[in-house]
Amino acid sequence: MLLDYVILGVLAVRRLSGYDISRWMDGSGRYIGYGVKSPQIYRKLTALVDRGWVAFEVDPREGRPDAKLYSLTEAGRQALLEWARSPYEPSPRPMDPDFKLRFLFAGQLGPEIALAVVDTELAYRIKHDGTSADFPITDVYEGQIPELDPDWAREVHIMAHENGYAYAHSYIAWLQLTKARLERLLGR
Amino acid sequence: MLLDYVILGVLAVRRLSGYDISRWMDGSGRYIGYGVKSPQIYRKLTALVDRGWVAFEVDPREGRPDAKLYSLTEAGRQALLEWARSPYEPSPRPMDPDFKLRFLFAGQLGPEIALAVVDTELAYRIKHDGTSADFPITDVYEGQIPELDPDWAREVHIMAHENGYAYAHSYIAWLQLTKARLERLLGR
DNA sequence: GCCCCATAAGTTCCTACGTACATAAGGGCG
DNA sequence: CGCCCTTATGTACGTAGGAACTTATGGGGC
Repeated sequence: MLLDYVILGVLAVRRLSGYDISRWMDGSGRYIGYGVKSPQIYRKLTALVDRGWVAFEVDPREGRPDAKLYSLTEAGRQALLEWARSPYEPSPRPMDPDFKLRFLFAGQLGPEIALAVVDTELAYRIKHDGTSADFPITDVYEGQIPELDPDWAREVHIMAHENGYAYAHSYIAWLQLTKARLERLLGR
Repeated sequence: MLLDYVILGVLAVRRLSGYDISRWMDGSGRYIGYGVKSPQIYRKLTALVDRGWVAFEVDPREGRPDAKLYSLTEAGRQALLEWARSPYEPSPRPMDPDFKLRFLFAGQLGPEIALAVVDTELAYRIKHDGTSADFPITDVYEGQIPELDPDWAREVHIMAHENGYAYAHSYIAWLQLTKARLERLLGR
């Protein structure tokens, strides 16, 4: 479960309330392309408390409802480290949040881990770039509805994929630059 | 529900089996950043048949299990058009598949629709670019776990967001270029 | 000659997640 | 004065969707 380690990851930096985590998701976490809504965060937090990975203490607030400040337990710290060191399997879809989450919350534990994740992702992306078992639906046009002009449909499909390809390439460029930066930092 | 209109959208181009749609998702559809697995596609297809938006006929295959070829009904055609012409509300997260799906499956019905979607998305992205209610968790470091070096953590968070910002900007550039192209095409 | 894998087309089962609502206190606004 | 927004934490309910299995056939490797 990704959300487990997202929560462990943010709590590794500092103690937060459920509401804080929710705000982070809607704020800077927005660019990660991942975000669950507050109910799921509260649910997951109580589940993590039950599992003994996080603990909380009540933080009294003047006038407003008391907040619970969650923090990692020793077991939670272990679980986070174990996940960060476990092999990373890239997702077939390049825009999936898998890599960004892994890079952020495993990578923050040290440059070696960050480099390993970037390396794995880069190798996967280069290997699978363009080599998709393509199934181009616009190649055969059967005139299902009169509103759809086949030439225009093909045009739009090309434009949409242009966008996707552009992203895929700039993404690979970022991975390569980041890899180089991390290697220099580690003296390799 | 997005998947409803994704399926109506692909079926508008031509008749497909559930398996075909699934292959498209894993193939070129992969770059859209959206993809549900086959069980959900079959479930949705039967639901759409129940709602009367799509119909199927059995296509006997030599040796292999027979396929069901799905196509739009008149009601389905209407539903797709209604959706394509309804106002488009961008998602707060720029990497969400909402825009790409809308651009592809509403936009394929005509340049005016495509332009309207691009226009709305561009305005939203320019307005909300950077103006996030930021909640930077790395600003306060509380030393939850000894493995985490606060300076390094901050570095990794910056790198991860660099990636996100870079995407956001190249995305806006693509939107602007596409807008210009569509306007020229429509003689505006 | 056997086994495993890929293609093809689904079904069963479980759960993660979202929508809408509840509570409660304080502050801004019209 | 009443109304909505923010902070903060949830609950209840419904559903979208994923993992694993099923069935059937043809092809490739050993």
